[in-house]
Amino acid sequence: MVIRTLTPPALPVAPAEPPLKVSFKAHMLAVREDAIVQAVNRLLAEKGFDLMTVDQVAAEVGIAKASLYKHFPSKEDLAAAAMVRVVGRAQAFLAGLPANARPLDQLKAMVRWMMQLQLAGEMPSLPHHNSSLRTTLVNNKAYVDGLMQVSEQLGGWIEQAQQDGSLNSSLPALLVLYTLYARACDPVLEFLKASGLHSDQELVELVVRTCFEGLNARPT
Amino acid sequence: MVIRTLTPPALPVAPAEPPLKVSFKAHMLAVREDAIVQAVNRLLAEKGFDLMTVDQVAAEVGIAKASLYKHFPSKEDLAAAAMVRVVGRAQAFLAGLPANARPLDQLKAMVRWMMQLQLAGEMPSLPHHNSSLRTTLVNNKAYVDGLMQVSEQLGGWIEQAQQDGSLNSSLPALLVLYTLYARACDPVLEFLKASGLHSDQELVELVVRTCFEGLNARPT
DNA sequence: GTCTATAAAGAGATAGAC
DNA sequence: GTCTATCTCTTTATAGAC
Repeated sequence: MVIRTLTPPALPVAPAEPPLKVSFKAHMLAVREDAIVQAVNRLLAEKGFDLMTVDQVAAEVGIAKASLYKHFPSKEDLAAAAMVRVVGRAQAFLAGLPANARPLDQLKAMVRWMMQLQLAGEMPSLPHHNSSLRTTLVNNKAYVDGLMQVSEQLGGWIEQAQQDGSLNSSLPALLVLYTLYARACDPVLEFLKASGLHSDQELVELVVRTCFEGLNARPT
Repeated sequence: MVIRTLTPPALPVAPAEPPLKVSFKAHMLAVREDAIVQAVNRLLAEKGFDLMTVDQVAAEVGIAKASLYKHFPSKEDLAAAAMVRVVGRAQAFLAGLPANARPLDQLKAMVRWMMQLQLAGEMPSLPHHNSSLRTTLVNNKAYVDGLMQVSEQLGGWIEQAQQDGSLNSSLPALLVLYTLYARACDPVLEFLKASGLHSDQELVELVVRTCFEGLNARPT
């Protein structure tokens, strides 16, 4: 599809930990930064970018705000780091999927994973409109590369599923991809969760069904 | 369904203009306030609540910021007024639909209308997380009542469509309703529009199809 | 009701000591 | 690298004249 410019990738996932010889100091720094990014991730999921303050991040990590700025140069870069982390988790999840499953099932598994992440309060939510944030993101190579790799993987499955007849082949592949991505921030999840009528698991299955089968009655 | 506590309403739409005898001054005030709300509506669609500033609203209307606060007590109330306006337009649209159409087609028409509003840059977007804004909205009787009436109308059509076999009757009606509402802020529209591959009309039809028919291939 | 001018508070970012 | 204290700017909201 459009996004993939090369051949389908073998999905080598970058190791989360650096090589062998790391000094104790460097290790502590990595641990500290991971704690920061984790806090940012949680706060972004809870409040969104605009309502999250750097003071809150510092308080949650338990360090001074000025110390944060020694690690990350701006609030936007904090958010970008959280997005890099999420994309990395997505890559790890994809890498752990059974390689011999049907493409359609791979796609459904990915959608389920994204929705479970949202329900667990671990899916960062960024505003669509903030342009300085967008600039920071598109300039972040780790984020762009990671997202591209995920998109290439999903795009390959989409094309395969359209060829094997399990996905509607009259839909543009890009529409399918975006429709799947949109499940990561689907407001239906939180609204329906607020109704208290369904468990998280039921919710995920219901939304997966509406996404793939639609609202119409199936012809029998 | 859950939302409807009374019998299906006859959908009397409140007239936009007050009765007959209005003083010239009151008329001018109404016109001015309508200009304000219209500007807020546009800015909310373009930037979202958090990035919209009251100064921008004042500049767009062409009056001083302090004058705005003579009409509306807070930024949240400005946004609420814009939402009331949109709900009113939705009610007017619903009232203008042919009464004898199939319930499923009524629902599709409503979804199309919401998406066209978004593509036209006239659908205000509010953050899910802002609690002071939520408080202002739920305390706004015009907004709550209007939204309730729209929901009752749609809910009635959903139940009818499930009974006549055109909507999947194994899906909770509330899930269907929220899934339709979610089309009003569907990020797929803007992302796919940015690709430049489709006209607005094609885009709307594609998303309506994925919403009702799903991504799966239909059994032939 | 509209204006100019300003208050008041919040939040991103930094200075400088240790 | 971490801290306390502070700067600076933006933004909401208001005071007070007309």
